[in-house]
Amino acid sequence: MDATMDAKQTISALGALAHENRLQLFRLLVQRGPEGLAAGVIAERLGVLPSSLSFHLQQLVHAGLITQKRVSRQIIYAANCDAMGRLMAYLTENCCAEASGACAPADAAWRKLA
Amino acid sequence: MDATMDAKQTISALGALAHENRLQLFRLLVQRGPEGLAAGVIAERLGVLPSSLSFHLQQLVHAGLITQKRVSRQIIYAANCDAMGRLMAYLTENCCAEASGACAPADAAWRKLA
DNA sequence: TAATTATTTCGATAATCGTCGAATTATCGT
DNA sequence: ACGATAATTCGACGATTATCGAAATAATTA
Repeated sequence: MDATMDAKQTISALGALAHENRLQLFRLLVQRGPEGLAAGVIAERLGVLPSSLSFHLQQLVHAGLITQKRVSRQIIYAANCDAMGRLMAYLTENCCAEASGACAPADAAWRKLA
Repeated sequence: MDATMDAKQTISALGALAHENRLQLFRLLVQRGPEGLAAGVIAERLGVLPSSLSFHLQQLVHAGLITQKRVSRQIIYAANCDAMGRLMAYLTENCCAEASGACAPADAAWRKLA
């Protein structure tokens, strides 16, 4: 159990989100909530070929940002909010000036959540 | 003046951070604060060849995450905390479940800052 | 079992990314 | 002006990424 994210995982997550289709895809799943969406529905919404979508889905799964489960014929994908939260925490703690005060307010706000 | 970040800028910023050397580099500049660091010092700290570092620096500059200014012979780079803050805001607002409540606490905390 | 639906995997291809060393630009000191 | 220092730009190369269509896998229905 790793409650915190290391640099490698962070890079993996950032890379997974750093693509037009995948960012849109992740946003879609976040909007949708825990119920998730079937791959086919996602492909249609994004206007991407199924085989291409599969590629992008795997990137997000591998980065831990989304989960997959089979339900009869379909495979349902859902956003993993915990992973996203850990990513945000890493960025806040490591990339938002703890010592100097530039990003301190944001940092302080995040700390309150823990 | 765009106080908010659109998807394209977000992808650019995410991609810029999604690399071992660049994430480390950005963290280094954030730690360093407004004073910034010269390219040569950064190259030495990261153990990267100057020409390779230049490549990575340009990615971060292009994404707006760092700034550069020439001071005599050296070029000083510094983290742009505003840009990082906008990236965090975009992610919080678009990738952290506004409607459904999964990531709502984090979202609420961020809203208070605005 | 055979046909259908939902999705992934594979193979080929084009495009982008990252690294290196050599050449180039800019600035400073003498 | 000349040599030294600091950094970037360029060109080549290998590695990774993204896309597409065809084939394969899994589950349902007739």
